[in-house]
Amino acid sequence: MGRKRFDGMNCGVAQALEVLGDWWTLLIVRDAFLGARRFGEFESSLGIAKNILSARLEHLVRHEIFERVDVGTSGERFEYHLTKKGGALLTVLTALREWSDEWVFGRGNEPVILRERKTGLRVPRLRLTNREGDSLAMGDLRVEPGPGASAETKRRLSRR
Amino acid sequence: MGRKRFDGMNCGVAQALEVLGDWWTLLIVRDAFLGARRFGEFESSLGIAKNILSARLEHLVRHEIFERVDVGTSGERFEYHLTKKGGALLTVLTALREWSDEWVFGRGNEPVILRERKTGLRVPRLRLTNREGDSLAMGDLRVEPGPGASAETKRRLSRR
DNA sequence: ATTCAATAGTTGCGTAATGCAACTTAATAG
DNA sequence: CTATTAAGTTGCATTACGCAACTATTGAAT
Repeated sequence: MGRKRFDGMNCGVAQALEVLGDWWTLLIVRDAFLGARRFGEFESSLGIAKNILSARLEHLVRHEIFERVDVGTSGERFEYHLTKKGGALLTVLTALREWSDEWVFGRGNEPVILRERKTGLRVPRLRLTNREGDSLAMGDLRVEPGPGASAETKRRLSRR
Repeated sequence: MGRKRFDGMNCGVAQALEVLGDWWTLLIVRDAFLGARRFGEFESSLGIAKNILSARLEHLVRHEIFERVDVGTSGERFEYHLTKKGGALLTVLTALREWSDEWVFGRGNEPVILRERKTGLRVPRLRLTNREGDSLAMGDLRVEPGPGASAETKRRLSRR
């Protein structure tokens, strides 16, 4: 897609956006989590243009978020199934939804809620914690270069 | 911003994208978490065009992710400070980064790692869990309409 | 006080992506 | 074996994005 991309950027956020950053993309993935598999399901559920949907699905298949599965009985007819890599985006979607629930809709106005099937209990919010389970905010954290840090990343982080 | 937006969509993911979905936006927020405050800091750190940066900051201020603070000694000179609402995006950024760390870079190739300042220990990954702390995947969950569900949301969810 | 350079933008224009509508092709259903 | 649905593709108009050049203050140096 289009503008300057974040190609080689040595940053997890940038890399995730490389895959997910286009319009519609995360909503397509969300619909997949809610059970959509067919081209037409995504199309009618989102009201997205066919050509855009086509491009996005192709992109997501290329990045192994979806697998394109032929389910035709006497020829080809496709479904798009979330891969493990795609399924791992549940955390991302949940973080986005929970942020909106709190800061856009406001508590008590959540459009949807999640329950554990087994117990029927609501799923607790995602929290960044230490090993003891205490919540952590940015001020509690130190950011340092990891094993895959580029020279640039190291320079950036040491500059502070 | 442009195309058809997700305006009234009764969905947390869509609402979050309404605010964060544009190119650069989340990277600007990421830089803010890493300490950037001035227009020029964002500009040089990201290599973003000034007009785009200008538009994004304006958008983010309007949505109360940033506060535009005059720090001039004898006139105006601005800084962009994360609000509480903006600070709450740490979870979103973390989810994106952790997803990339695992599925794009691969474990052991993380560009950056987070440690708790106090203890120096690495911050555990975000996990969707039940109250006992057991990890939950999509299959373990039930999605149902919440208190703020629109008629459409209810219909959608019951259709399954 | 006056000049100089940096900061924080705005404006204009070309390019690239988006969205709509019409068209295409293949595959089940009846 | 015909009709309808599914799954796209193509063409065109519109809109956003990105670069580069320009502008207006501000803080620093002389």
